[in-house]
Amino acid sequence: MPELPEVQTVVSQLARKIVGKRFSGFSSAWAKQVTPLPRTLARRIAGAIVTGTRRFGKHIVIDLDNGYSLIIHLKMTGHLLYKTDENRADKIFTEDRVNGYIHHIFTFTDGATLEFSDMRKFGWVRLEKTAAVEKLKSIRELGIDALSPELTVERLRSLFARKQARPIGAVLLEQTVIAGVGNIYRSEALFVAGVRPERRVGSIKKGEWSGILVSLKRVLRQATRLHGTTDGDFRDTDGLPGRFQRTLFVYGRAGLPCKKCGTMVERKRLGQRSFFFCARCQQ
DNA sequence: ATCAGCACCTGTTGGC
DNA sequence: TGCCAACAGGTGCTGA
Repeated sequence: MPELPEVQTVVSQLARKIVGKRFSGFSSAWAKQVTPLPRTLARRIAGAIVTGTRRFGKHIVIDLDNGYSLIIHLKMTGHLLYKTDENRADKIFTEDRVNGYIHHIFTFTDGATLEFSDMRKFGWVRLEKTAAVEKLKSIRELGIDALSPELTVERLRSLFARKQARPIGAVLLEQTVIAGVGNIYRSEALFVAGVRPERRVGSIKKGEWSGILVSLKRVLRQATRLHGTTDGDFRDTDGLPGRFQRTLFVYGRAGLPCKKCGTMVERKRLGQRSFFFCARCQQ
């Protein structure tokens, strides 16, 4: 679920909620996806104060004042819920789908908790020396961030140049080329750009690249403002759903009329993932 | 070097 | 209604 807009929503909210707070501990009921072992992790963060939060692609980083940083990946169904003594019992946190799968709990000295829930158990938590964060393989190998000002049309074209034979929709998912785009926003961005996802990179005309870039950035920025897309699972740190789902043009809308031209939206697959498009609006 | 395909989990949906 | 296969927003590894 969580792609750039959803992860950025969590990172921004955490910046407001936990910077300046002191961790008191950590406990886990699913140690498989935690590095180092939970007891060691707990010992290393206890007493440390949060100094900031960052995003690398779809990775969440929480920096501490003791030289360590937490790195968290939500994968498909992960959530980070921030609860205080005041709101812990609120209705928003009672939903089984989100609250029924809490595997890890970070505790703060003021009684607040940061709780990691993940139905499918794909998400993970790591503690690394802050200096080692950007050396972590999955972060080191990330391409340029999709919302980076340095991602220009020229840069985009040169990055895609060695992928001539591949479908553009498949390359957009590659985190090593452009970081942050997932299955929802590749479909949306290519709809807005009027380009079919199966198109080979080599067939994209010179003039189409700027449309693709502008569309991608616009879709990601708007989705971030609306706290992402909730098509089932995603919730922000307050347990609230995103609001971009109402704005989706094609994702998840197979068989429904295109919002621009009324033609039925279609669904196909690239590899193992589905994508959605309008055969009339996209060439 | 690249890339398709499957594996990692659990829940939901759609077809028969 | 019941069962089972297919599928779900992300990556990491394997082997061609």
